[in-house]
Amino acid sequence: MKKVSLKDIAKKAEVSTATVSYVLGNKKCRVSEATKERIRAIAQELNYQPNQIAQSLKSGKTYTIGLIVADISNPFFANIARVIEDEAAKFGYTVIFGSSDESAEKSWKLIQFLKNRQVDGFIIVPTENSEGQIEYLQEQKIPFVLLDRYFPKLNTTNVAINNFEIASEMVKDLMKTSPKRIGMIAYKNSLIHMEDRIRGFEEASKSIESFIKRVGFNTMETDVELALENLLQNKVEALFFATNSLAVAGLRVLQQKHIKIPKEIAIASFDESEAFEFFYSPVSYIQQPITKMGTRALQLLLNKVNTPELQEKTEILTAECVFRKSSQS
Amino acid sequence: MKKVSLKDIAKKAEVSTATVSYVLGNKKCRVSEATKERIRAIAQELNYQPNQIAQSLKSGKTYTIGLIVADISNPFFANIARVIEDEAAKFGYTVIFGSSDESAEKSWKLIQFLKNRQVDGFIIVPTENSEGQIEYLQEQKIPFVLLDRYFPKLNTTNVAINNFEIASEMVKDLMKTSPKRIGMIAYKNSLIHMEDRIRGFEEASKSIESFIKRVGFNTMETDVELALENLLQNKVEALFFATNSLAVAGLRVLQQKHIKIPKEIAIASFDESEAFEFFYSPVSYIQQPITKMGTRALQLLLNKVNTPELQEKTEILTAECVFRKSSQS
DNA sequence: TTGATATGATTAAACGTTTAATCATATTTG
DNA sequence: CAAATATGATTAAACGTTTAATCATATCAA
Repeated sequence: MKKVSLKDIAKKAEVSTATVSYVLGNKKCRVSEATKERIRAIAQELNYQPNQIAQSLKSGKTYTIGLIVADISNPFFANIARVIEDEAAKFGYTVIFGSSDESAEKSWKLIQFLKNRQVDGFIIVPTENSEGQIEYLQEQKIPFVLLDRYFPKLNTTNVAINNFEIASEMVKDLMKTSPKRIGMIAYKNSLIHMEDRIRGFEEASKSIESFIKRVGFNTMETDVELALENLLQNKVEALFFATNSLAVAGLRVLQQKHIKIPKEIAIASFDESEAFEFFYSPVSYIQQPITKMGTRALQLLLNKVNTPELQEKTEILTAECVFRKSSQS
Repeated sequence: MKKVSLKDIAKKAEVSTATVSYVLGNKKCRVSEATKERIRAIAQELNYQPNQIAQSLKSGKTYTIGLIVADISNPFFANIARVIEDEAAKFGYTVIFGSSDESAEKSWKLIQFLKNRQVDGFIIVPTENSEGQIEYLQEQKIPFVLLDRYFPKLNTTNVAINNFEIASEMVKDLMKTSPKRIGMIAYKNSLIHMEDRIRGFEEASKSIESFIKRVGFNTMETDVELALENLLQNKVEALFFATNSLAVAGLRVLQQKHIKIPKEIAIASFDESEAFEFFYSPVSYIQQPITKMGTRALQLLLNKVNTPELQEKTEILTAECVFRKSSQS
């Protein structure tokens, strides 16, 4: 059951492969209707499917895009991946994905891997210390869009959200109950999205005493526990989590310690999680426009793929605060 | 900044492309050490990366596998995808994924799409009414492994879990409190995993009155609400959810109606969810061996890819019950 | 010295497409 | 009727690899 190729059809129709290619490709060309019909019928009969590998080799296009996220098993990225997948399919593109685990080394491997597979472009959620990789892509003139984070120093096309403003807005809400001390748990990560969230927190809480605890990505669970214990000792009355993963780990500790939310501590978090809804005191959160982020990233990428000379642009989408019981006085 | 090809290296080294190919491919061949060194140095200098598209065309292998799941944004599938991705990378394979949304039509489109991209094989979470598609793959001699569900009538290689036994075990636990009436919420779906879960429920609850409500995939939220209202009218004292998505929808309704869990109704669910942990009465659940499912599926697939004449086999892994407060008397 | 063997490298075809250039024949035009 | 044009199709090269077959030269044995 060998694959059916143009040659097979050509042989059966007693014409050249060129003719078959013209007909099946619906190219404007001079082939009689009779021949066209015959070829189409045979193609149908043999269930011909063009070999995209061969087409790609010829055209230099694979209609494939590489998606590099931090971790596909994180709902935030899984949802974005889903959006990008659907959007890409509309334009005949397939998505190949990989998880960097916030490691520049893994990110680099993925980029090499996907580049060798001749992806037409990348959507990348960049890791710390990966500026070099991004510059490499620029040098190689490989189209890409950065998502969620970006490097202010590099002139690239980015899709991100208003981290500073929205974090500030959420923390201001936490401030309504006039806490004397407020805490934040963030990742040890110098990327702009994290820095902006922290700046937003600092801006909104500058009138009171604030504590910022930063935890490692790979030691997150235990770090969060230690951080929380410290914050509790410092008697914070409000607490802001920089991501859903941090919040979930934090909730686990808070629940275990029987801290009353929001009475003893008011809390809020970035991102979403099914956990937030079912925590006994539903958690206020910052909702990112995931659908828009995914679709914009893909569209900007396809624009760059099709017209490489396009100017770089940064698109900042706006997130929204969803207030629930955990932050109410 | 055109791509560097063998030809470029050959020209610079003043040898034929064949020689370059032999050297860089580390093929056993007769090339002097001096020439080898020269070629390698030039390849390094030009940062040569082989064009995998061309290699694939020649070899007929793409080192790419197609993964078709119901919905990549569902944590269960996102986690499996992550496992498969990692495992595939170990063997030099890339993963292309797509979501079928439980629609046979979408599934078929994805199969065609990925097949044209010449994937070496598929891992498929099949939808209802997709037997034909599976048989098509068999006819075409395209290697594949079915995951999570399969068609008992078809002789295929499958990775699944002991749905019947584990559902039965969990429901038996729910029976410990001697409820008079018990309910189950499942999907309208004739696939074996769903049927087995239901059979397990029926087997374990056959001594008492039981109610099974089946909801549509696309109308799930409202269907679950209606189903629950009906079950409440029938005064069930225990409730079993066939998947995490159903449970989350159910919890939402139960919480809203202020039903006391487990006092008024004891509950348990298949799969995991962050929600389960933070529900005021932590939800008992059936934990699927996700890592094992993913790695086994991939390994069985690669086995088939490498030795197509291999016999088909069904691998049934065992899930585990995690008992928590929601099902305790 | 002749033939055999070893060594280092090249040639050319192939994978399955696409497409510019060309060819052969038929039809139209002045 | 010859030249111009239209029509239907083919040829051949190209995309970037891989690899069997071949070639040219050097070295060795008898």
